[in-house]
Amino acid sequence: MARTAGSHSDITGPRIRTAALRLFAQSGFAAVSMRQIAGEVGVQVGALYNYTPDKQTLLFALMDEHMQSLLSAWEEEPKGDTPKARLEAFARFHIRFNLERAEAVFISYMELRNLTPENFLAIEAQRRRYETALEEILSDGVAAGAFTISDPKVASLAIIAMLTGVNTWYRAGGRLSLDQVQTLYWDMVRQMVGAD
Amino acid sequence: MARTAGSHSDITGPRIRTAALRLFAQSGFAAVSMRQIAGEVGVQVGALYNYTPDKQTLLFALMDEHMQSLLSAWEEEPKGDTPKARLEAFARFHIRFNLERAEAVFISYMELRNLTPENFLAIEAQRRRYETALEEILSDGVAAGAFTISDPKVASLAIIAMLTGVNTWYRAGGRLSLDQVQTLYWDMVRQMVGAD
DNA sequence: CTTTTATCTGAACGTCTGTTCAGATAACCT
DNA sequence: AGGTTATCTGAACAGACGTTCAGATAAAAG
Repeated sequence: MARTAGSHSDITGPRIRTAALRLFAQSGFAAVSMRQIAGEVGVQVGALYNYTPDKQTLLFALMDEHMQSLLSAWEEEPKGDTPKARLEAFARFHIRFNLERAEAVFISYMELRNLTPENFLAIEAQRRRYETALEEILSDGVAAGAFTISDPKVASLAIIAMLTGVNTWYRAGGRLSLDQVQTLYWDMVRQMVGAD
Repeated sequence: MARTAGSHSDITGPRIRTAALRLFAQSGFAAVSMRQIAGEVGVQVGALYNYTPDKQTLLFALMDEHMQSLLSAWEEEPKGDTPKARLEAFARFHIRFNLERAEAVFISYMELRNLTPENFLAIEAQRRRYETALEEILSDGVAAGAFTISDPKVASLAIIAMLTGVNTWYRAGGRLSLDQVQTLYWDMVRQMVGAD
């Protein structure tokens, strides 16, 4: 047999990425076989290699796609005009965006060690750009006398770790709504940086 | 050939656990083979099965050992007599202990999905005990009027995520000493909970 | 309608996987 | 010194792994 009815690269391509994302997040990159991914898509293994040169590149593509959409989504996010407003926007954005893409967030953090050195550097550079965006908000706030923090660099890492932690426990339909969680965390961040 | 000169279970056992810890942390549970572990110890694969019934149990043993030593180390840690003092002790303890055992911390978080359901529950229960210890400090502080936080449960998760995040960037010999990092984070936690 | 091209199958490849076990030998016990 | 036991080797098992590729066929192009 050969090409199947209704086979299209613009359909199979996304389905492969979706299946890989789900499986990698669930079981880990190394524990997922190409045959499993193919099975989820409903295709034979060999077909995957029309869409990726190898397994490792497939992983990188997922991470890269995620980091790029994170960065561009933040750039398009409406920002406040004071450091405090910008910090609130960042906190709320980070929680919402990460909860919407929990699988990609999980993978982009957990599977870094499965990247080749150059691919690792590419992802890390994007992550640093995002961290720097927060660090600049904090530095601006300190310069303007709005925040009282002694080390904006460390504070930015602390805030991001704290906000990303929501992903480990939040479940839709639980005790708290997304908006309640965002408000709770913004309150904590606000107090932490000493904003009024 | 057979038993080698100087072979002892009280030597090989710990060496297997140490090697497994290092390799699992470096490459991930699924990516590490029993032969790799054996090679690191300087022994043939079959010998490992004198020390663990299977690979999965070896992983669980490492995690369980880590969680138990975390819990008992915290119990033996000198506590303050006020909520604020106890919170400071917790923050400093958490950072120090986690940095001292970075590999075990990493594994105990990353490899949860490679555990069998019952082993997963066992580790999760220990983690929850630890989280509850912090939550109680926060609740006590709120009751005593020392802290201003609206949700101690969420705040405990936020603080732990924030403190654990130190492991992702701190390197001994870098810009900041351990003590400086502990002080920086304690300042942030203190402001976050609204302690004076 | 015919030709070209994109897409997929099915089978194969060499290698690696976790685990088992009979046999060998060092270490311990009496 | 001799017997027992704990520890390790070396080989084997069946199955899974990532990747390749010739051949088949649906879809697109002319």
